[in-house]
Amino acid sequence: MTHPTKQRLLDVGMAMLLEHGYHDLGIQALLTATGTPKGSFYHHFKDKEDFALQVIDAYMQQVHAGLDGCLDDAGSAPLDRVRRFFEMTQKSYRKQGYMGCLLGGLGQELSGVSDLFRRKIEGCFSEIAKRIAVCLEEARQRGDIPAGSNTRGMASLLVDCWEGAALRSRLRGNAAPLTAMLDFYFHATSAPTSRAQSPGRRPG
Amino acid sequence: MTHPTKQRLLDVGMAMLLEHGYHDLGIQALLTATGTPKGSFYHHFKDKEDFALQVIDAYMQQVHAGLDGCLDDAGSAPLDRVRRFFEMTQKSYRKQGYMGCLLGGLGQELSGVSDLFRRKIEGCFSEIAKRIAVCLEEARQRGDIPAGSNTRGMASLLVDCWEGAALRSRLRGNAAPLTAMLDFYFHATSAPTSRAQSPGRRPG
DNA sequence: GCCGTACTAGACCAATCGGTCTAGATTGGA
DNA sequence: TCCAATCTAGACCGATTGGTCTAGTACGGC
Repeated sequence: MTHPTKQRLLDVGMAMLLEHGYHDLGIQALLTATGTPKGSFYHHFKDKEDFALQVIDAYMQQVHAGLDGCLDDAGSAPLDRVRRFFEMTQKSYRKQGYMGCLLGGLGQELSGVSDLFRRKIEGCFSEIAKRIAVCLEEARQRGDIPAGSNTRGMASLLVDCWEGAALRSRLRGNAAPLTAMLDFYFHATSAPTSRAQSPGRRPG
Repeated sequence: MTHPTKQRLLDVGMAMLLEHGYHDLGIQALLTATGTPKGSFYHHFKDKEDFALQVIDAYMQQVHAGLDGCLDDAGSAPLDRVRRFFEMTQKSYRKQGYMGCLLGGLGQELSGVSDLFRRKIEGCFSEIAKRIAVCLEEARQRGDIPAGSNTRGMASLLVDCWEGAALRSRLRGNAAPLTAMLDFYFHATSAPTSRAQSPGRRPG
């Protein structure tokens, strides 16, 4: 259990980082928004960078909780579970007024400027894709997708395209790009007689 | 013909905005990099915002030139022309060391903070998708994709997913996400017997 | 009671930010 | 030749930035 002051900084900071990004978020603004004195902030965090990294960790906790809730449900088909995760994520985007994904936002802003953030965020995407790939692999073994499917690549692709759609939904302020993307992906992926289950069959 | 000093600011500024983003790019850094005195900068640009908007315009000029070169070539199939455009874009990404797309970067960083930039960048994506849709429409009429295809939606989807793949390629520092995305999209889209040519048929 | 640790509180700092201002150099037309 | 417009040059400005520092408070075990 984290200290309530620290938790509040992480919670409010997550929303503010999502809206403002990293460089446009001033420490002072966060302190004002949370009613925290500066001394407390620098007691709980080494510096701004450390703070943002911990916000990302907190964000990933939420993501993993969502993955737990959707992917581990053995009651439905694995492909349905994957789709449900993204539909749930879409709902949470709507609640925030379509501000997109924190990882996408910080990834774009910071990857050119900080190798630390670049690697960190790439690691987050990789984690997510890995968990989805597990589900896809299950689908493959059930025969829901072709036996030769490269499930790891399919999962990565899904995450990537999702992030693109999330950016566009942020720009447009609605969910259309998200739903269109999901429709396309799952249609193409699960089309029973199609040869269109890329990204490619496994080599060999 | 723009003034050489201004042109240089736009050129160097484009590269620096791509790398640093908006808020992390200091005017002074740009002036030092270009050897420009501050007076010149504020002679040619009203302020930093105006500068960035003009950089986006310059970027879009390049994009449209690329679209002209690829999409208008009547010698090859329309779907091939679309794909060639993205492959050409991918090459230009490689030249910059996989820094991704300026529109994606600024879009993520600024859309939560400035409606002006949000609308501007959304307009850019919309422009690009519109031009691609023209080509897709041609493909539809030739029978290369199903007659009921929603070409406008397909074009938008392609742009969105591309942006997501561009972010990921930036995070990973290689082209793999870009090629995987293109393979998947064009495979799914042009699969001749497939029902997987979403995003959906036209209503009615 | 006392003491050490965890935490709050905010004054304070140098550095940097975007932007203004005035002075001077350059240039092209009358 | 002279003037006006364009552009260069950089000193300068107030505001804000991330971060430090010292003082003080709250609370645990002893």
